[in-house]
Amino acid sequence: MSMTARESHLSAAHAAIHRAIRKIPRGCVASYGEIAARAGLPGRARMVGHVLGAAGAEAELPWHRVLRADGSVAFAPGSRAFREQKRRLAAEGVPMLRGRIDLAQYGWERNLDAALWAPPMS
DNA sequence: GGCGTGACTATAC
DNA sequence: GGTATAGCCACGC
Repeated sequence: MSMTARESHLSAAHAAIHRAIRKIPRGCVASYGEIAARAGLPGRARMVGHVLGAAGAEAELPWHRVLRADGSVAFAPGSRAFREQKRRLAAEGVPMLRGRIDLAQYGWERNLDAALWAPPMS
């Protein structure tokens, strides 16, 4: 089977996105845009969503750790997918408050600030 | 090829 | 907080 240059490029981007998502540590979250950037595709946040949709909920990907840039879940509140994502996050210690995840605290490589701002007292 | 749609985002009011 | 707009791009019709 042959592939056009474009198909090959898309396939590589797809794989890069899968790799970036798999690297999100347990208990952390990352935005679609951040995943795109880490996959070498800055500005292509929509492509991350598209790839995840194509992968499906059964994929062996920590899809629940991918959020919008403001820390909210991309699915409609109350929907099956929304509840499942919230449940999976809670299961690894990531709470959702007012419909959002605190990126300053749980964001991938963005939690250093939180550690400095909220050091254990006494 | 155009056009609408969408698991997006940044900027500007 | 919200709406609008523009950029992004794969996909299906």
